[in-house]
Amino acid sequence: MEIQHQDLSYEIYKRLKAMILANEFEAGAKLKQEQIASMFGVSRMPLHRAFQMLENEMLIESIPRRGYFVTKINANQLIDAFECREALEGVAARRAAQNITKDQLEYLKSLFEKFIGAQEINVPEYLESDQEFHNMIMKISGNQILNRLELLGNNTIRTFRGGLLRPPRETLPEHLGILAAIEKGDGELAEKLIREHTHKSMETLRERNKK
Amino acid sequence: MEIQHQDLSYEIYKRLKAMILANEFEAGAKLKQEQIASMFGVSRMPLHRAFQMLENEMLIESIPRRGYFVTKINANQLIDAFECREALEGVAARRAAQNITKDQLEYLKSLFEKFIGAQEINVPEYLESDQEFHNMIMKISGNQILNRLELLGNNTIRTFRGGLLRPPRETLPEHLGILAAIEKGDGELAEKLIREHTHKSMETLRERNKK
DNA sequence: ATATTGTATTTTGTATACAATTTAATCTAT
DNA sequence: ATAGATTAAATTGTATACAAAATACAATAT
Repeated sequence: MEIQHQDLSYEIYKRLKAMILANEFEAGAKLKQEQIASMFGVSRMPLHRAFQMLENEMLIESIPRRGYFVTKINANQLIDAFECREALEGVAARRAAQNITKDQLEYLKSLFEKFIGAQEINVPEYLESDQEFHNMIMKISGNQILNRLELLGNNTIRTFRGGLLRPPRETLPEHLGILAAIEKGDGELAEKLIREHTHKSMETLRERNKK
Repeated sequence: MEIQHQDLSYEIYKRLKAMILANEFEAGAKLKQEQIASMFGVSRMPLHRAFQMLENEMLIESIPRRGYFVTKINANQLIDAFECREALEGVAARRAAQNITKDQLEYLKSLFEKFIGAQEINVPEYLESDQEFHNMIMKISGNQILNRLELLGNNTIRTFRGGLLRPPRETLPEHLGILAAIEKGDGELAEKLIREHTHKSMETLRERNKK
């Protein structure tokens, strides 16, 4: 399993992506090629591919002959992404209910086990399980197209950088419900539940951004 | 409105995309950089961006240090894309029902007017209206993320290169029903109808590929 | 004949080089 | 001083150049 992607580009892509998601650049900041190149000790050539990967994921924007700029996170865009994700997670959950293996099911269960009946829930820990849960359902669905839509994931990450949208007390039972439906192999129900779940989170996001 | 995209890359991208969708390359064929470059009378540099755009749209695949290869159209992939599209068109139709303007509505109606009550329907003409209808609903939704998911569009194009999945007698009333729901501003119904509509087409595709 | 190794050729990935365009800095006119 | 024009510096896009890797080919051994 020796994927080396384009030798330098992929490494640069990963590093820049991490930096952008960690808000190490100002929103709208220009990524000067020469500067980034010398930062990584390479020429400008391998940057092009890295930049374009980031552009494809909507993390940066290209203005021809002007340069690449870190995209300003826009509330509407996050909502748009959530709306797409709501629908696509429905697709994913339905198929996951059909395809899931014993091991995968165990793994999903393990993500939330420690929080069940807990007096106090560690939020960052829960947040990670939450995101992993949703990502894994996408993976398990086996839909190859779904798993290429990185930009949805990025926008989700950016949303949750502000913390949970809703408290675990509210979402934990929902997660367990979805899981139960998947375990039963009831794709219809799994789809319905995950859509309601993600929809509620989206509504919370929408409310928050109204003020 | 002077978008010049990266000067040469975009032009090359468009030309190559058209060629690929017109099946002018064999499936799995390698796109040798030097060869393509001299074909367009440019160096290999502007190709990189063009290639990557095509890669993002799943029209070609990159294998590092090996090259770029025209992706073999795989039935499962088309079905996966359709499945995503079903869900996303639902999102689009729901929002379109809220956002649509008088002019946009008129335009959508005009697409199918000539086919209503017609004795004989020109299939290529109908096919074009059909695709335009679905694409416009995506646009009208105003969801910016939706409209970046080019790869779904490409896979749809490839599906319909084989002609209509279902006869106009069947799909025309469905299209008109969706349109009516949008006109009423009934997003719920529009979503339900377009999902059923696209789902039926997907099932047809699935059946066809079983044999 | 087939398989395997070593060599030559091709092709990709990256670096450097240069032209075109954009950004900044300077100068002039009101 | 401020606005507009003019020039200088910086930055991007593309071409050429070169090194590393992959493919094709030939030679040897089985």
